[in-house]
Amino acid sequence: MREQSAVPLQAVLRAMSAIHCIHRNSISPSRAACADCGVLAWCAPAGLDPQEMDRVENLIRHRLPVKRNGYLYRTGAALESLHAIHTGSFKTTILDDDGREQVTGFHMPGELMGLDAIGAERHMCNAIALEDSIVCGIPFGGFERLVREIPRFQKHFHRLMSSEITRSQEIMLLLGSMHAEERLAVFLLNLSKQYAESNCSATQFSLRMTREDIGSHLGLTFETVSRALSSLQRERLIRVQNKDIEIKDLPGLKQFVGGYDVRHSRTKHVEFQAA
Amino acid sequence: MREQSAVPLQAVLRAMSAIHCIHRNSISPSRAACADCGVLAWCAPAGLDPQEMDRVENLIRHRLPVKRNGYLYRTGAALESLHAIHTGSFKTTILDDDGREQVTGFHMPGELMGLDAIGAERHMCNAIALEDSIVCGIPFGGFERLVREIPRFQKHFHRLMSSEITRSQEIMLLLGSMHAEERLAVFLLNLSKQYAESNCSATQFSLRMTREDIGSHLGLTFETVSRALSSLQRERLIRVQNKDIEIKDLPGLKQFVGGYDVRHSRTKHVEFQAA
DNA sequence: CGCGCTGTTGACTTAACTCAATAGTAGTGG
DNA sequence: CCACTACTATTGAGTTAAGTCAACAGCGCG
Repeated sequence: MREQSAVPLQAVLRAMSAIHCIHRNSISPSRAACADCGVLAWCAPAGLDPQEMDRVENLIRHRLPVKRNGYLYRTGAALESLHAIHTGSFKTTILDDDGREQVTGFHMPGELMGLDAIGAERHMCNAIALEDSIVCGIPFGGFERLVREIPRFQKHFHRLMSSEITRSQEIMLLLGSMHAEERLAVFLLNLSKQYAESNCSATQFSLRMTREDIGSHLGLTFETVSRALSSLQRERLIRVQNKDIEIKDLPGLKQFVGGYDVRHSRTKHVEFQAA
Repeated sequence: MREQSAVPLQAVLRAMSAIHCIHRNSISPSRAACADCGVLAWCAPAGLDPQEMDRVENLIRHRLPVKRNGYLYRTGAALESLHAIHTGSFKTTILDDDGREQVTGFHMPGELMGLDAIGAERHMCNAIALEDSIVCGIPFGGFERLVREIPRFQKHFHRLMSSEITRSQEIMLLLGSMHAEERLAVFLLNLSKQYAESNCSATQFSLRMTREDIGSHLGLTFETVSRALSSLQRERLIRVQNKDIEIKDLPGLKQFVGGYDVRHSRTKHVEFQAA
């Protein structure tokens, strides 16, 4: 009922994305150093000493631009560097033998990409820029050495790898047991959380990817994505206008995800007993 | 047409599972050391020197039994040890806030479980034995030290973590874009490969988990699992009798997975260009 | 031996897919 | 700057794969 006047949402979001709200400190593009960079979540294991920080900085190839729709790397390519996203966003996709393609994730500033390549030292997915973006490259050899020599760095790195596993498993749960609208709701809530962590609005943001990308990621067709979004809007949980999203009822949206019937939990298990 | 006589398959499989074909060397349960253990895939980074191997051995708590349906660990429990499966098998499940449960994986001898717990130092899933099993515990603190101090060990560990990510992503692809029968086919092919790697038959084996577990893992109901198996049998690709599976046409099964129409790949992308 | 659990199969329902028409956007080049 | 074309998104109608509910069979454990 209480609709904001028709124009502002779109305009506000346009403006927000223009100033790239992710940056806490303003950036001087000329000097390219981590200290200037608002996005050091990945390389800031809560306090390296200045000397260690220096080693990290010297390793990094700062500020590589990637154009929209450009590949940062391709499946099968040898792993040379890990990449931290500085500005912009990416999707990662896998393409299996028989041509099936799936978006495995969307990646935002501060994230480290390429972890899945470490096993085979070969990328297992494509990374494609959703918009003109800037990344920092971290040569893997040097990276591994730092991991070995700086315990705090090791811990941090292991944490990253592990949470990557956890994240995938959450997606598995989504794909395996949620309805279309729930999947969309979870997807939006995840985005919301990510934006919040980047000091952006948790309730108003603009999608960087197409409905088709979303569908591919959530295991749905793009028509179903579109319908589900419309439906969530009809239920007054969100407001959609093309790429622009406003979450109108955050608690409601969360409840919507949780509020379905449990499938079947007639499992009964025995406690762990050693020896 | 050329059916084997009705009885043998089941009997053969029974026998095979009885002698636990995984073990290349016979085991003397009294002496519990890695050298005696056929299953050191996880801890054998292709040649540690004897001294290093000693450090590993001293760390490990050998041969802990877990009863069928027993929990090895639970979601939320603090990470104390990683666990390598010595004999038996496990499923891991996640349970989200609203009670949805999903089997995230099945785990066989030689596998290292608990990697997803490293991020939060807290288990993110339940591990439940599918049959009476034996595991080895590796206290995480000591493990981290070894990882830091033995480069080959580090490499190996990173490889494991990374392939865990890759594995999850393959499941995502399965859940996101395959039909019920294809999912089952992939599932069986994966099992087949695992068994082959354990020097077991790649074409005859016995499922350790229920249809419901399989369904939960593949995002299907157990009825659909049952129907899909029957259907694959009707197409003469496999033979099913309760828990016992025979793959009658391995190439055919592989082709079956690949042989579907590609969904939509009208993507066109720009090459990566630095600077 | 009988009760539980596990698996199979059938009939019906439904959520999501497919196909198709149309509209709105954004990027390009004249 | 506008017009043109591509792409992207929405919506409807009809189809289908998988879910649900239910009956029943087999096996296995206590």
